[in-house]
Amino acid sequence: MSRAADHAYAEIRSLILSGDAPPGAPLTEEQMADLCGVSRTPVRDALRRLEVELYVVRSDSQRLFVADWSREDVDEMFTLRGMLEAHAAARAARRFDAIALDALRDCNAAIERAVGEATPDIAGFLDANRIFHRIIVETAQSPRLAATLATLVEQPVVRRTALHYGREQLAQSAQEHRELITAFEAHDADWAHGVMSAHIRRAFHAFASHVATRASAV
Amino acid sequence: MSRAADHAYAEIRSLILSGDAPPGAPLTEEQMADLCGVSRTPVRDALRRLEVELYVVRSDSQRLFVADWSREDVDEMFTLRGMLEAHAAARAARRFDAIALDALRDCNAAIERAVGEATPDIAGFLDANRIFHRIIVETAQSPRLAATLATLVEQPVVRRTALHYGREQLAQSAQEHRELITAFEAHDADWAHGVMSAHIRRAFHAFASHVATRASAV
DNA sequence: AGCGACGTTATTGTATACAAATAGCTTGCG
DNA sequence: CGCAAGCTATTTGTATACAATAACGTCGCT
Repeated sequence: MSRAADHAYAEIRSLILSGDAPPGAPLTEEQMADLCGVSRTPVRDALRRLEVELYVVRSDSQRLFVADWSREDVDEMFTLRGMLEAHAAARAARRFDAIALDALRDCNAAIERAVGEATPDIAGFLDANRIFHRIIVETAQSPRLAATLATLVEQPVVRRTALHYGREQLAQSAQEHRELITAFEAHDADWAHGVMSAHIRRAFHAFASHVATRASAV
Repeated sequence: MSRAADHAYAEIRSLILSGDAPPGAPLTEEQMADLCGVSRTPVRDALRRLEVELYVVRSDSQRLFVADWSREDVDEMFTLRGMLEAHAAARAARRFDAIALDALRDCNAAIERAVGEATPDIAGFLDANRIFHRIIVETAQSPRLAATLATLVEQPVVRRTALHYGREQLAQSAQEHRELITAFEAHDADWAHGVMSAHIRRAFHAFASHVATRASAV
């Protein structure tokens, strides 16, 4: 895509993900333009994209703010993601060939490596995990499904979730990935559907209990 | 929203829906700007929105074209819509109150009226049908779900589908709507889920058989 | 002191000019 | 005659200036 608009998108997105622009913070086009060193035009494009992806929300009079997710919002997102990604897994199970399976196994090996180290490499886990899920969605060969899943803001929530994973949760996740691979090897759509559905639900529970812990600690 | 951008959006959208801009036709910003009597800036916004809603597709070098749906694409859209809207119906079943139910019954009365006439009022049916489904999605109280469903391009395909409905298909649709209302009155989420799922699948089959008929006729 | 109208200021919407990139054609070479 | 390289024209990307609109604070009135 375009150079400046992409740069602005990445810049603003990382601003949000890093927490420098906390939920509820106003985002004016001019500030963002100054920050990114480009004019308002590409910034507008970037903000539109971030709006579609629900990183930012628009007030009734067109002002933009960093999105704030309530507990219900997160619940919703994980529910939708679980539904759609389980469907993707089922479709993918019927379509996996040797090449895609190899890629998936490689990716899983990277995940196990990241988790297996003395101090788990969370960033490495996240990257490999994202690729793992992406391979499955791509294998499902359903552009609309892929697009819908992509706009479901997985990233922000997923990151915040796994950032607080303990060793046993990482191991559990890896275990589920292994079972998914087995289901794919067997081309068993129902099996893959069930495992993926449980996989996402477990991630949500890990997130929810983490939030509950923090809430009670405060 | 903004005046000019909204106008451009509506104009280009109707251009696509009417068929004046057939699938595959290139849409240049300048032509659209001339057509709508505004500058390229609001046209860009409008085209971005239409792109998200899959009315237009972007080539690898940023040129935009009217989207063309293959048989698989339509299959995909109906599958996703069925999954999501059945979920919405289940959620809505737990949340329907007297007021929303009344609105739904009123809407259904309008549908029956449109279908019951000597010559079925397809346009009236479509409008009322859209409201019927909208009430359900709104009652589900899930903004993300609503947004996801909205971007699933229901309208173009739905319109083209029902335009060729025969009297018995319209009656069948109305029958399913009545059953949905009964399920909602009983707050039976599973029932609502099943009926809605079947309802969408039936719409898809009607569409698919229509296409098959036309294809064999040609 | 509370409340409302007004003016100021900040922010977004739109238009236009220009730069960059891309596709398509033309021309020259093998 | 086919193909490739380069040029031209078309199209999109970006910057900037200006217009419209909405938020906010101020001043005056009751």
